[in-house]
Amino acid sequence: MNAKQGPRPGGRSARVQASVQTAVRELLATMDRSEITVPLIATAAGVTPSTIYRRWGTLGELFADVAVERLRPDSDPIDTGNGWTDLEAWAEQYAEEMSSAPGRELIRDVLAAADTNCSQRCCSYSREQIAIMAERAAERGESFPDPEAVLDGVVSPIVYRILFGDAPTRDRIRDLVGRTMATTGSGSDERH
Amino acid sequence: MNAKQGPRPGGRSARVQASVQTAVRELLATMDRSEITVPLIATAAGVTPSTIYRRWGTLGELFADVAVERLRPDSDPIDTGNGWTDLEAWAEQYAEEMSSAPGRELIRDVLAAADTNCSQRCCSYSREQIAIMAERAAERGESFPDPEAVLDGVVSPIVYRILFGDAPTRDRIRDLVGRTMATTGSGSDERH
DNA sequence: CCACAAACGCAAAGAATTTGCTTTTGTGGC
DNA sequence: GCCACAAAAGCAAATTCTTTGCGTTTGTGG
Repeated sequence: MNAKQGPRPGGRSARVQASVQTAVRELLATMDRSEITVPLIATAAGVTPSTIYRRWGTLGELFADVAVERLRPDSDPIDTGNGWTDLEAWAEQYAEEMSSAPGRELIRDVLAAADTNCSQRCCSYSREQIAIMAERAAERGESFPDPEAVLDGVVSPIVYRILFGDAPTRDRIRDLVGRTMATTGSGSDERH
Repeated sequence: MNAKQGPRPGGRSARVQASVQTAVRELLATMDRSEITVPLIATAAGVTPSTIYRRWGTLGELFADVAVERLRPDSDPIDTGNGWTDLEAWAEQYAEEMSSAPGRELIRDVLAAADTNCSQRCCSYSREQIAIMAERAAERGESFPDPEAVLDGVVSPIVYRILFGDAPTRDRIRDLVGRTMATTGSGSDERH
C-alpha cells in the first residue's frame, strides 16, 4: 500500500515529451501540417521516431496533445465592468481566434483524436472562463446565465458555424449573447 | 461553345468510385476504423491502391466522402401535425443518431477532411430538413423560427455537446427546442 | 468507327510504421 | 552514496504504406 499511483519509477519522460511538443509547435509555425511527419518531428526534437510512436501512437494524437495545450486560455476574460459586455467581448475574441485558419486547425486536431479526453478538456476551458465571468457578475449583484446556458447559446453556435459553415460575424455574436442574456430569469440587467 | 462542364470525356470513374465507397462501408461495419488501410480497401473493392490515392489523396478524404453520404437524410422529418413537436421529434432523433459511436465517428470523419465542402454539405442537410418543417408550419399557419435560428439554438448545442462533452439528454433537447420556439416573434403557438 | 483524354493497373522506388533487443536513466531501498 | 529495478529511449531490421512513371483500358464526342 503506497500513496503513489503515477508513473512509478521511470525515465526521462518529461524532458522528451516537452522537446517533442516544442518541435511540433515550431514545425507547425514553419510548414503546412500535411507536410509534417513523425520522422521529421523526431529529428527536430532530437529523438527517435519509435519514441514518438510508442508514446503517442499516431501523429493525430500528438497533434491533439499540442493543440489542447495551445487552446488553454492564458488569462482571465477581460473585465469590462459588466457581465453582458464581458461576455460579448470574450465571445468576440473567442470567435476571432477560433475562426482563423490556425484556430480551426487546432479544433480539428483536438476532435480528430481518439482520446475523448482532449475535446472535453477543451470544452472545460470555455466553461471555466464563463464561470469566471459569472462569478464576477454575481459579485456585482448582476444576474448572469448559467454557464451551461452560455455554452449552449453562445459557444456552441460559434463553434458549429466555424466547423460546419462560415465563421459568425460580430453582429451575429452580439445577437447570440443578447438572446442568451435575455433568458436570465429576471432579465432586468441592462447592457450598460 | 458547348454546354457541358463536368468531367468531359473520361474513364469508368463512377463504377470505381461506387465500389470503393461500398468497400469502405462494409469494412467499417466489420472492423475498427484504425485497422482499415488503403491497401485493404483497395483489395476489398477490387482496385489498385494507387487508384484510391490518386482519386482521394488520403484515407481521411475517402472516409469523409463516405461519411457525408451516410449523413444525408434518407427521408423528410416525420409530420406530427405541429411544428413544435415536429422539431422536437426531429431533434431527438438527430441527437440519438449522432451521439452513437458510429454517429460520432461520421461527424469526426467529415470534420477531419481538408475539404471544407464536406462539412458544409453536412450542415446543409440539417438546414434543409429544418426548412421542410418550417414550410409545413407555414402552410398550417403556425409561426416557426428562422431555420438559422434553429441551427443556432438546437442543432449546434447538440453537436457541440456530442463532440466536446456528453451527449445531451432528451430533457435537455426539449428545453433547447422550447427556448428556440419561444423566440419566434409572436410566441403564440402552443406546443399541442 | 476514330481520335482523344481521363482514369486505371502495374510495379519499382521511396517513406513511414512496427517491433525485438539493447542501453540509458531516474527512483527507491539498503 | 551505491545497487537493483523498471520505465523509457535508442537502434536497426522487417514490414507496410505511399508515391510515381509508364503503358493500357475505357468512355465520350466528332
